Amino acid sequence: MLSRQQPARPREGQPRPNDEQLEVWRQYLRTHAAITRQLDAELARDHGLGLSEYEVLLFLSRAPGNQMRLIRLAEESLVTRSGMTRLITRLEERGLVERLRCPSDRRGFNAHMTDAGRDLARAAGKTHLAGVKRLFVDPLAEELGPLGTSLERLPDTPDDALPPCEPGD
Amino acid sequence: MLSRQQPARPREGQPRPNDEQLEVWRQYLRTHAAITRQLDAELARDHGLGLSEYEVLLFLSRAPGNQMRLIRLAEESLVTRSGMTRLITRLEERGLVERLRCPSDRRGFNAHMTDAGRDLARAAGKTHLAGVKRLFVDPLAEELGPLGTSLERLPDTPDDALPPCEPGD
DNA sequence: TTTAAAATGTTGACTGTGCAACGACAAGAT
DNA sequence: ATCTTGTCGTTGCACAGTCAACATTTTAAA
Repeated sequence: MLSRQQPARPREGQPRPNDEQLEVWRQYLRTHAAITRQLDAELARDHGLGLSEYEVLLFLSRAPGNQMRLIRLAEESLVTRSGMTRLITRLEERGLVERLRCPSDRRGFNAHMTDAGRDLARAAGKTHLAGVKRLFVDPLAEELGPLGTSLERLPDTPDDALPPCEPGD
Repeated sequence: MLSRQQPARPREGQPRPNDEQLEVWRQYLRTHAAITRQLDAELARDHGLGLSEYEVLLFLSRAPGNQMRLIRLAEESLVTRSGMTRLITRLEERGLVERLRCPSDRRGFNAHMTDAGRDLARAAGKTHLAGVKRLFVDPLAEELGPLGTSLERLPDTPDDALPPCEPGD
């Protein structure tokens, strides 16, 4: 495709993207904003959940015993510890999760998803996954796979020090 | 991983992405969070600017007369009108922009970038563009072009893809 | 004209988040 | 044992952002 570059521009010493590259970057930003806003709005309207809250419920629904340490939830999702404290508090006030003191470490808590939480997670998952499909998967169609491959080259976690989720606890 | 015993119904009756598709989606979310956080942190540390504020300065530096209506800035960037009001106020308090009454429409204001704003925008642009290149353009390398093509298929402006509750549910 | 409707920008109340400091607890060293 | 260091979760503060309501002005309709 791009067999020849501009003959006049050296590749190094110029740490700026060119206009085309910048346009891809801006497209990346715009699509992300558009899609997440829409998904968030649908989730909020239909189930009163934000994207982060839904993601926590999703993690809990996959965790053994439907519970997970707050610190781990914070690491796996995209919020900090303090954000997770408040998020769990919100969910607790709605009866969707409860804090259980961790027996092996008196400092910590497990967030345990209640039955009501599980029901809501399931219902919200329907809404959310349909939205992901409609706004992301379907438009990309067969380009989804290559896109995924490309995205794997990008920086992932901020600190990049995420040991895999060990169920042994 | 996934056994494909059946001819994989891509029908509309099953509005859920499969696990692979979902993983691409999650990768999309994670990379976005990681990159924008890093860029935002660099911009904030070196120039005291957030990503949205930088973007506004960028728009103004391209606009004729270095000024633009607030409503248009809000439309083009990713914040609401009220958000833009407060953003412009912040920039105005730092002497980077000023509000000019629009002569043809007494309701509106133009945000006009001052010389100081222009200098800061230029300096911040250096930092920012270097970050975009380092975190986005360079890792993608020759896959940037195809990625851009794929991204163009996704919903773009927030107003673009808003059929809230569509048939078939 | 008068009147109604829409657009622009601002403000108030609120949400969600991060950072830094803190108390409680755990793990290791002495 | 005690002391030190580190970790987990919480909280105070600050900040950026949204939504709803509003005054002002423009546009369209009667």
